[in-house]
Amino acid sequence: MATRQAVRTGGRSARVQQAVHEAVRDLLAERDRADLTVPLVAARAGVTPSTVYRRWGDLQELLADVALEHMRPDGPPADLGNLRDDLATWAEEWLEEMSSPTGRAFTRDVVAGDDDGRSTGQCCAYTSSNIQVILTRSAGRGEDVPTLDAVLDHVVAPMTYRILFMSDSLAPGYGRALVDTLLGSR
Amino acid sequence: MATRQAVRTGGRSARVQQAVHEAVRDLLAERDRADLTVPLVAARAGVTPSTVYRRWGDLQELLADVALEHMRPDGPPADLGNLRDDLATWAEEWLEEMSSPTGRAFTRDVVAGDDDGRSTGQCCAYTSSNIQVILTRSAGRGEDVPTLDAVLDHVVAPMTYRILFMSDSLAPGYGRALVDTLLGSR
DNA sequence: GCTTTAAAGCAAAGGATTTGCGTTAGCAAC
DNA sequence: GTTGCTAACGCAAATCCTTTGCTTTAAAGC
Repeated sequence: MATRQAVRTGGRSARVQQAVHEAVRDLLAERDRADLTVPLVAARAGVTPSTVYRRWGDLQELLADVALEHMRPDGPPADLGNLRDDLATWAEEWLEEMSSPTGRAFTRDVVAGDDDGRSTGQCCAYTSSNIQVILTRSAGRGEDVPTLDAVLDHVVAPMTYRILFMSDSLAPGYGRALVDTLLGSR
Repeated sequence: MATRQAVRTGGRSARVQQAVHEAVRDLLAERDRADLTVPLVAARAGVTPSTVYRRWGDLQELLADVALEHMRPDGPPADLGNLRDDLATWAEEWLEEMSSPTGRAFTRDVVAGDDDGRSTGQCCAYTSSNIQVILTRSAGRGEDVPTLDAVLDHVVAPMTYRILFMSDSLAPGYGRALVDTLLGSR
């Protein structure tokens, strides 16, 4: 009797999730985000609105879910042979993606649709995982390596803060400058 | 003929704004934020919902507006006679306010209800203004003073990032530690 | 005062959201 | 592969939120 019922992850559920995510991506590409609604997304996905409401709760949480999808690392960060270049290159690429209007909107969606700290936590975990790869690799070379927290505090946090709160104050080279400050700019 | 019509700032408009803000504050104190709605707020404020919709657009923007109200500086930061203590004290107080569940919710509201960068910009302006007071005062004493940007990048940004993305990783003393790192911790 | 008109009220129309119930189709055990 | 169980979906009615056209009220300037 006490066989705990498994959450269904494959088959129809997976197809619905995929169709809904794709519908959101398509609609975001062709319409203004302000006139996106759950019924609209559902219709595009070939699904009833109530399905979306029951699975995601509301539009914000759905958007947060889709945004997280875009942020998932698609491969290990580039290896340029030394810590400084690895970090700086990663930071510049991250900044390039995240500071575009689309990127900023994703970050906002993750924060806005964050019921219990799950989506922001996952977002941070993706970032941390990339950085940790760089740090571990560097330590393997025998370099002096900052802590993950130091990189989060002094590279990721400033970039994120400026994207969210000072969106017009972002110049190219900012990511590299932050890395130089962290590592000592000699 | 070309007398540009003034926006109405006093009288009834002011009373409505005050009543609506107060209604939001009261309701946030006694109910879960998830079941806050515009009609509910309007009823409490003794106003029709359409008035709220026309002035604020939607609930998110109204919440952002109320959150900003809470963030407005209520006085100049404390003067302890030296830059390090002034900054550290300010940072610790700011962190104490902002890292509470209520404080975090306000920060989220400001980001979520940010149509055009106005509310996040204002939020950042309040913070910057406080910091600038500290820096200017310190420069007047002849101390060596970091730039406003450096304080935003290495003190405010890390605190904000952790509040939004890593809400469980905040220990007391974190604000002071960031200031020590920025100023050199001898 | 008097005029002008921004902002508020009212109410109907249009959508979004919720919810109960029947149906479909994963998953596990046999 | 067949069967039993039930999570997840579809459907539709009911509810509630949101928008909008029009009317009324009351700031602001003369």
